[in-house]
Amino acid sequence: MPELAEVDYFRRRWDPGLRRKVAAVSLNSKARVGRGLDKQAMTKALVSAKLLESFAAAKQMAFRFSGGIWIGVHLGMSGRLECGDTTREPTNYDHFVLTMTGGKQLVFVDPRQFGRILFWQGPGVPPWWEKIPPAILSDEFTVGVVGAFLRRRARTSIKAVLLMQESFPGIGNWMADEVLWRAGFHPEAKAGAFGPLSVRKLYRILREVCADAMQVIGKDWGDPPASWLFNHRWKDGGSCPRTKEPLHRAEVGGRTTCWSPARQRLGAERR
DNA sequence: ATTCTTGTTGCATC
DNA sequence: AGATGCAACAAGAA
Repeated sequence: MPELAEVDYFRRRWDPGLRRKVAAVSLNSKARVGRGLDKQAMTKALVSAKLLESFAAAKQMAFRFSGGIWIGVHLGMSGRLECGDTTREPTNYDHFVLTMTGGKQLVFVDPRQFGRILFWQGPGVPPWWEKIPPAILSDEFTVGVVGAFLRRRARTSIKAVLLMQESFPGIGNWMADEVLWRAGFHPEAKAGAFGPLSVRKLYRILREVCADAMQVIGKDWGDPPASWLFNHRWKDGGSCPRTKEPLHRAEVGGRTTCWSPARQRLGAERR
């Protein structure tokens, strides 16, 4: 589920733990979300550490604790962060629980376990955090960068290319479809076919969708307006909010993709 | 019962 | 070497 804005929303679910110390750590040792973790070292380091601040970038979160301790969270497909007190009813998928002083519990829940917990202790910033590419809404994300990447992935569908985190950090299935729908490009258009005008348009709409998502969803999981594709894409028999023509669904780039054939035609990307 | 899923990775192949 | 495509991971929902 979680893409750019949802990730930032979930990051803030743990805000009640800020400036509190970790009283106890509970990590389901068999859970896949902890693969590759030095669980003992992590638990040992975390106890008594104070949660100082948190960050979200792309689909990742980082929580910084005193002592140069960092916990990274990737929510995968079905992960979420919750906060509760000692009366909270546990779920079957509470893989990682930090009990803070005062009884607040910070919980990572993930039924499908495509998500992941990372741990790092040391000076500076964890390597896995540093290597996240510049945000789409940052100054470093330029038209030139987008154009170069589209040329590099020339023979791949634009839909699949938009899902590549190395260049479009935070974009997931619904955001990719939203971008292509707003921009009027067919999801199966080859990335290499995009002309200069189209690259610029794609770039502009990418930033627009990211900004809109942060505004509407990132804030408090608000429902996007009916004018977005978002609310129509999974409905059988759904229709395009702009043309009122039927939406079409098919697998593109290995993912279910929804588009409006009336306004997303192959060839429009050549300009 | 069957098929679907808002993600990533590792591997085979081109 | 670099690009490309796809199965695999797991479990709830429809």
